[in-house]
Amino acid sequence: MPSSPRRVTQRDIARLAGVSQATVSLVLNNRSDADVRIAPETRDRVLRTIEETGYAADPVARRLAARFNRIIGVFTYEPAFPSGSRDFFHPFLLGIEEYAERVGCDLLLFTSAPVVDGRRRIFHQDNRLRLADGCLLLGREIDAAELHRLNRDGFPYVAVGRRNDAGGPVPYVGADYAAAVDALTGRALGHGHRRLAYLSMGIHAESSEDRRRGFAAHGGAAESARELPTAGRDADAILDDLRADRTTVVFVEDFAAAVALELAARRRGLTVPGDLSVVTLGDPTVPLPTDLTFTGFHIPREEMGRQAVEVLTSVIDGSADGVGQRLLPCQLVEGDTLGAPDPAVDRS
Amino acid sequence: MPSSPRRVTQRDIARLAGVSQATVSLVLNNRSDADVRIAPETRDRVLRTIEETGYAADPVARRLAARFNRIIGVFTYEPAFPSGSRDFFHPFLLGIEEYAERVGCDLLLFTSAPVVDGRRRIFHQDNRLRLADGCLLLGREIDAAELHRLNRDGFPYVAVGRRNDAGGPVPYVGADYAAAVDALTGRALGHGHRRLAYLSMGIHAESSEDRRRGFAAHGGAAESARELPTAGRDADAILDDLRADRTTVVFVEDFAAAVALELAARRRGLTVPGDLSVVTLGDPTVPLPTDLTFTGFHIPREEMGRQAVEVLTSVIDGSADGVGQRLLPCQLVEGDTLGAPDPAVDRS
DNA sequence: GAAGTCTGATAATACGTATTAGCATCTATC
DNA sequence: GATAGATGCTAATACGTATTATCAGACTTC
Repeated sequence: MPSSPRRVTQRDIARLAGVSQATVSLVLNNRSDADVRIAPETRDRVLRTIEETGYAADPVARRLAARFNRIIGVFTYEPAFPSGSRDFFHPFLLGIEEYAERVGCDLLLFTSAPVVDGRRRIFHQDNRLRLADGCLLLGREIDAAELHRLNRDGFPYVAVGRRNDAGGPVPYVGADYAAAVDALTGRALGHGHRRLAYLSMGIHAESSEDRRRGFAAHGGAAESARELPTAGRDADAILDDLRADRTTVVFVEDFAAAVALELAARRRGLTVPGDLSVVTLGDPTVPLPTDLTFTGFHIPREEMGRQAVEVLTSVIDGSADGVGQRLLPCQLVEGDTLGAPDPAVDRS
Repeated sequence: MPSSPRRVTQRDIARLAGVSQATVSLVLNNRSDADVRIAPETRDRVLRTIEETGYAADPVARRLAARFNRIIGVFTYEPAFPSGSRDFFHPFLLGIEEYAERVGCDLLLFTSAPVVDGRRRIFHQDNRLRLADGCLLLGREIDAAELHRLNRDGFPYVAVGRRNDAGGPVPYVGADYAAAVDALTGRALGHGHRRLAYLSMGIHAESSEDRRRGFAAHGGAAESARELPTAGRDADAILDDLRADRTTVVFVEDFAAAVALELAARRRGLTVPGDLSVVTLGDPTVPLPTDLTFTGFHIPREEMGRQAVEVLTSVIDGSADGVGQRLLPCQLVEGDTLGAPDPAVDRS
């Protein structure tokens, strides 16, 4: 316990200026309603005293008395360490930070949230959620039960990334994966590909769901469009599988898997995109050493962060129109890994 | 204003469980002092009610009543945008985040601090410093006046990076630049260098001061050890200067300046370290594309972040021994840019 | 059976700010 | 000169929790 010399309070100011604490508060908040009047000389005296003492309002007390704090909570579901996805989430935070700065809000990072069963929990004994006016939720998979509870409690929040309803619509700022994957699939078909495959990460998140939806949209035009999991299989086994099926283009959820696949192909003397086109569906979660530019798309992460703050502030001050759901377009990357299929293989 | 359905309070719990609010508080805090006793069945009843209602203590009220919050403020002096030094500060934040998570603290990023005269200010109308139990200060140059005020107010803080006294000793976790530069200077002398130069960034920060001190330590052994500024001069002009003076090794504060210098030398047909040795004195602030590994040192940024939190928590709970000042060793990088001086030039 | 001890709870209050109802005092009105 | 209205401020209270002093009752002790 630091024996802090008790901080200066409004009461101290009041005593020094010879007024009441209420007057100090009124002066501080610049109140000038019809039924609140402070004589200019009184106001000056109070302000002068404040100046002299270096008084600053206690934000805690202010928050308790009023209702707002201008603090935005940030909850990251992935445990920060030793997860390798830090680099993936950093851009979101940059966007969040930038917009928070613009609107004059502070950010509260809930680093104290304990990890239970491999994931963080918002709600736990002694959670500090309510210190913030509202919060942002980051993470690949967000517990639906916790979203339910946030909805039930009426606590303002916005998810970064689209989320399914959870006891009501969930406000979010997401990336339009479906549209992006749809566009890429269309492009592949345009190149003449007819045998498509989709390599999934095998997670149940909405982000994966949306990508698969985008992939499935063109199902009719393809001769074959199957989905196979990455999990637990090495790139060579997957490559065998693809070749056996005469697949000419593969859409890969996990960037790292695409890199591994290309490497495996190259080792086998196959060329990308000559023998196999590879399309990535997002950004890498870890820095990957590859000299290739993969065809795919970028997730507008910073912009998502910015807009998430924007939506959250509108939810907090009640000015939100509708539920507050936004999907931002992804930026397509031309890249070098999508080409026309090898005619010899394509004729089947 | 969100018409939040009034949150559940201790009073509600008390009413439901048929006890007083004080009892609820006592149960929640697991108080079991000699003069506070709660019957097991009462305790259970209260806990059950808490469970059922999903009650969570309001951290704001808790903070107002008690003194601690388990929130660590983080104040970054460099304005986040559009400064190019984000990448430099990121590792500090990673370390801070990691340790905060370990000790169960949340982090409050003071993104709301306004920028006045090109730098951020901690103290401004309506500052929220006191929401945190203490704070960490990050930035190349920290305003001494604000340190004074923190000291005067007795507000717990720790600077990341060594700081000179400001109305009292300043608690810090810094990097031992002096020792690192000293070691590198010694190494250069060992290689036979006698004509040394120091390229400074021309800032008055302690970090620069310490490096120069390390450089000056070996002054006697050198034939020439002069200091010249980088600011406003292009690499070619600097190179001219160095050559004119028959300098054989140059110590460069700013990593980017070292990269530029080496490039200028190469364009002129000179080799590094053949014709000129270049030693860097820290990490780059922006990603720099160079295939060279410069001789120099790394700043233990993550570790500084971690230890800063450690020191701050000990300052907050009063268990700090002494002022709380730590200097961590820098990690020397062997690199390829320090060699023996060209004998033809060296003989003078 | 009066005094002391132990047990289990509560009433009261503090923390610092914001808000509202209301109290004096002064000025205009007829 | 009584009433009404405007002016300038304060007293009281709320916000939700933590702490402390105190109290009622049961149980010992001699």
